[in-house]
Amino acid sequence: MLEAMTSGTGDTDVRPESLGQWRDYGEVELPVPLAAALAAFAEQGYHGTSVREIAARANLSVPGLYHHYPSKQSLLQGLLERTMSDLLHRSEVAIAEAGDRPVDQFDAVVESLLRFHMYRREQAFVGSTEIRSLDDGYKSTYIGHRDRQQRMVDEIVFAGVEAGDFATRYPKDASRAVATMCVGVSTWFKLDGELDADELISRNLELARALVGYRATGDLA
Amino acid sequence: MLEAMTSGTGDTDVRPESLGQWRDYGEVELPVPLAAALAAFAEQGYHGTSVREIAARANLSVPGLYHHYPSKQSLLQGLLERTMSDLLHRSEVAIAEAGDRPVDQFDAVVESLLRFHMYRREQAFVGSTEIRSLDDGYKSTYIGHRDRQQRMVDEIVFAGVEAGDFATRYPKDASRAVATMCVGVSTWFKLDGELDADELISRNLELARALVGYRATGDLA
DNA sequence: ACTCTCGCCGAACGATCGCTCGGTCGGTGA
DNA sequence: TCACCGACCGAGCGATCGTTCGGCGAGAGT
Repeated sequence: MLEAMTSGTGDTDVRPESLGQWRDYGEVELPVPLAAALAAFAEQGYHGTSVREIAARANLSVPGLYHHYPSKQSLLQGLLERTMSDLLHRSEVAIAEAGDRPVDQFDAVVESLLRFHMYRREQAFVGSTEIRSLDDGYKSTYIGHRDRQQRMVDEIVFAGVEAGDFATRYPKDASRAVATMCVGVSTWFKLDGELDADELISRNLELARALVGYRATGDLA
Repeated sequence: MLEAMTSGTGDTDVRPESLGQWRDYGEVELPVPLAAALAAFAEQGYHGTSVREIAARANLSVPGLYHHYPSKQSLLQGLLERTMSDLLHRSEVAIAEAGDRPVDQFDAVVESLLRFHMYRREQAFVGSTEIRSLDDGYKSTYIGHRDRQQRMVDEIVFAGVEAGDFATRYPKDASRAVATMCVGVSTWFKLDGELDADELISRNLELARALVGYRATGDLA
């Protein structure tokens, strides 16, 4: 899988030392209240979490928490906004660095999606399960972000089919299945589990390729 | 593992007129209070739904609702129990009727899973999103049911690989991806959408086959 | 006629919800 | 020295939560 990770044609004007930064995931950098809300939301959901519990997890009193965030809803929105901009940014950079070939771009988004849903598991999980808890105003904005992410995958798959690299008869459905598979990782993956991140990426990349009907996978005939 | 289902030879003792009943989905048959709870849970989640709202949707007063169900939690459990036994039953029958070949059994479970997640969309959705809202006692039982469903798919994929029908290098991961893809349908599918059920089944069956590396995918559907 | 059960409800219980009022406290700048 | 500001909190607001109490009326059994 290694040769598929970085583009074969080293074109681009990007400074080499900054290449692949979209792969780096350090400790989560989140304001204490948001980190507290994240942990609680991931465990019990938005409506299952009380403001008092978030405050306690953040080592704050309830008014202390409200000093930083005006409402419980704003905690959720702040969380999802950071999550989405991080995900979108990483995906865009990954694609941009992958070069022009749809196959390479495909590997890049899929790897980026997978990494994010492993290393930012809780964020990704809350981001996909608590959409219905968002106030109407922000919900449409957020769904717009999600659609943009899906469209990034869609367009690469379409391009791959047009270029003859992907053989699937149903590009749209295959693309959705790829995204679904990646998002699904956040529902069961554990960083200290039996499967390490790189191995899982390698396997699911192969599965994703199979979904779009990529030719040069490990099968015979 | 395959012959453990029922028939040793693949057909015979099943009355032909009852064949394929696992494909039939009429109107949802649910006690009014459960149907009310289902609609509310699907829209706003368990913790986002009040007992008063469920009662109102069921055209009952709150004590009237409690006359039939002892608690809010029992509504959720009753709902998920019916959902799971329906799903498991249909899957088992579908596999049993499919005969001995792993390929046919695979098509059968996948079709059954897909149908269920389309025609029982709300049930399936609540069943996969509200696990964390279950009380500890029943939660483990329910997860056991889920695991059993996943294992049904796993074992068929393993058998298919052993028989040489499936070429995937990662049967376990492919099997999980197949299930994830089917479950994911419940998050976006609309019965009156642009894609009708049969067309969607046909497409996603092809995608599922691709995931496990099934060879002869070329036929029209 | 009487009782009993069944299906149901108005009213209200204590607990908890999201949120706010009116502060205290340790800096910082003038 | 002192006014000021940002960070924080104890206490409590009104509302809503899941749940229960005591009762009502229709119908079946005797």
